[in-house]
Amino acid sequence: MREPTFLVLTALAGGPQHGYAVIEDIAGMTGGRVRLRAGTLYAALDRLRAEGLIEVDREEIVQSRLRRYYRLTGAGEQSLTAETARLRTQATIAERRLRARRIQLGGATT
Amino acid sequence: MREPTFLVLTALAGGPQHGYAVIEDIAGMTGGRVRLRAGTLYAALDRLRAEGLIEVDREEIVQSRLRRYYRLTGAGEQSLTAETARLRTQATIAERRLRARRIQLGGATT
DNA sequence: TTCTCATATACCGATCATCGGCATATGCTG
DNA sequence: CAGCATATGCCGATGATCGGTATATGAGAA
Repeated sequence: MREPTFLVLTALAGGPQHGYAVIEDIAGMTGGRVRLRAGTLYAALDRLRAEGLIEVDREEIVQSRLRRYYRLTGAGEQSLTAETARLRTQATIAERRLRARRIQLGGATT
Repeated sequence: MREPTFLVLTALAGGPQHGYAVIEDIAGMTGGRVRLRAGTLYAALDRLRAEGLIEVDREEIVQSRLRRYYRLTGAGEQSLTAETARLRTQATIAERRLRARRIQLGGATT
């Protein structure tokens, strides 16, 4: 799973949101580092829906503009949980090696 | 950064290794889940070298077979450190949301 | 009024990392 | 001698993401 996809699932884990709100949520979540392109977001939404990880929650018309809300499915929650565990495991392995390396090499840089 | 790339850097954080050893190391590290294809590995090695994140450490001939060892550069170490922090941060955010969600929804599944 | 920006969804071509397969070569083991 | 592990490397296909564009409305600025 790529980063944008993971972030979309994370955004929806907090509760149903419509597309544009997901973009904003992710931007906030990442301190502005990640601002998904519309193409990326809606393609991801379609794909995740086809995979059964998210589904349409409801549709609203606000100021004559459509808002389509999405929510995480059970499968989506499981998938996000597994992916999160994977991220944490890999971070831990990398940190252990980096720490060991610093002890070995000291402050030396190539 | 994609997962295979991250894992290559992690492998080299433990010390210089040649390509094939990196594949084995990553397979072990991920409990067999990730076994990089040769094409992926050598392409990644070339790319990371071009980006200055790794460099050739030395070359050996073992049983008339070439072994090219790679090592992490200072830039590579920095990059891996930053990426690891990012992973950890995102895992934390996702976990917080998943936890809050479980409290909200209880055991309900869609 | 008119322009720009934020909101909101959606499509499109281009890019590029990865996948999967193949080629090549050697040495060990059954 | 066949098959497997070791070892590097190329190649075409796939697919997620990027960047841009289109469409539409309302709000606020010029």
